[in-house]
Amino acid sequence: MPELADITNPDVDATADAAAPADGTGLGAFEALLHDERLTAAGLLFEVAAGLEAALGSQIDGHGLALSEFEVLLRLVRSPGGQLRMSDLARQVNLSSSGLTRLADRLEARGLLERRACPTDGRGSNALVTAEGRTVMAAVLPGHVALVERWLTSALEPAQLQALTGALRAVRAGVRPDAEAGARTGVAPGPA
Amino acid sequence: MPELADITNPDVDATADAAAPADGTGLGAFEALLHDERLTAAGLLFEVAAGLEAALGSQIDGHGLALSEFEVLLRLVRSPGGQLRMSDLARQVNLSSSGLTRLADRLEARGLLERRACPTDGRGSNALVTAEGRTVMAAVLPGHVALVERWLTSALEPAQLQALTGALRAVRAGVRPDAEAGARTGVAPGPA
DNA sequence: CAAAGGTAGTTGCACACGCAACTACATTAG
DNA sequence: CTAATGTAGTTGCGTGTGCAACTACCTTTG
Repeated sequence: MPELADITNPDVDATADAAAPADGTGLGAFEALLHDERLTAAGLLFEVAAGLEAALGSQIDGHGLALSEFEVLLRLVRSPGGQLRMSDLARQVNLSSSGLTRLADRLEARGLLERRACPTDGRGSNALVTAEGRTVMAAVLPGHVALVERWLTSALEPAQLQALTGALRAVRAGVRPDAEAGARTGVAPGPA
Repeated sequence: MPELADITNPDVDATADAAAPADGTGLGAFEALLHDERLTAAGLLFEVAAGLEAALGSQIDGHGLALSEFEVLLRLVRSPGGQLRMSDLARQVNLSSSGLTRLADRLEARGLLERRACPTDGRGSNALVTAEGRTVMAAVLPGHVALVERWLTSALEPAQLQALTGALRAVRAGVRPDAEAGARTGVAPGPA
C-alpha cells in the first residue's frame, strides 16, 4: 500500500481514500467532516450550476432544444467555419462518443446539423451547423444571454464577477486542463 | 405582446425572448453575442461544475455509489435525526419525485436507507439513513473531502475562495431562493 | 359532516446517456 | 509492403431520470 504522500498523485482518485481511517478515529471526526467548509463550498458550486441550468433551461427548450443540443450548436457556431470534429465536440460538451453520435443524429434529422467526411482523416466526420441551425441559434441566443444577465451577471458587482471568473478559471486549470488555452481552431490544423 | 420592460418578470422565462429581434438587427449583433463575456462566464461555471463532478465521481463510485446516491445520503447524514421528508430531499438534490422514489428504492434494497411513515402526515415517508448507511458515508467522506481540497479549495488563495463562495451565494439567492436561510430542520416542526 | 381541491408518493412509459463490442481507417514496426 | 497497434465513429444493451397518470391522504369550503 502506498503511503499518504501518494495522495498528491492525480491519476488515481482512489488514493484519496488512503487518508481515510474508515474507523478507529471515531465519530467525532466524521461529524466534523459533515460541516466542513470545503464540503459546503463544493456543494454550493453544484447547487448554483444546477439552479442556473434550470433557470436557463426552459427558455432553451421553449425553442425545441435540449440543453445539451444547445451546447453543441453553440460550440459549432462559435467555431471558425462552423464545424468541429466529432470527438473534439464530444469532449467539449462532456459527452461520450456514443452520446454525441445520437445527439448529432437528432440534430441532423431536424436539419440543424450536417456531417462532412473529414478530408484529411478518412475515419472522421466533422459536424457542421447548417444555415437553419444558425437561424435557430440566432433566435435563441439573445433571450439566453438576457437570462444569463438576469440570473448571473447582474446578481454580482463587477468586481465580484471578475473574482468569480478568476477563481473558476483557476479551478478549471486543474480539473479540465485541456480546456485551457487556445480553444483549438475549428477543424484540423490542415489547409482551410 | 408585452413590452421589453416585461423582461424583469422572473416568472415567465420566455419573456426573455421579447428582447430577441430574431432578424432585422442583422448578423453583426449575432456574431457579437457569440463572444459575449456573459456567455463565457456562464459556460465557465458549467465547465467547472462538470469537471469537478468528474474529478470527484470516480472516488465515490469506487465505493459503489452513484453521485446522486451520495448526495442523498449526504443530505441525510447532515440532517438532525438522519431523516428527511422525501419531497424535501427531492428538491434538495434536484431530482423529481419519481426519480427520488427509484433512488430510494435502490438504497433501501442495499440496506443504506429506510422509509418511515411520517407520524404527522399520513401521506408521507421520511427517508432515514441506516447505521450501515452511516458506515458507508464514514468510509467515503474523508477521501471525498480530500479530493475537494485537492481540486477546489487548494487551487485558490483563501481570499479567492472567500470571493468565490460569496459570489456563488449571491447567485444562488436569485436562482434557488428556497435554499437560502435556515436549512430546514430535519423533519417536520413537530415533537422530536 | 360532505364535497372539492390540493399535496405526497408510487408506477407506466419514453428517452437520453454511458459502456462495451465492433468496423473502418490510420500509424508505426518489422 | 505487411502486420500489429492505436484511434474515430457507430450500434446493442442496460439503466437512471422526467413526465403524466393514478392512489391515498390532507385541507378547505359549503
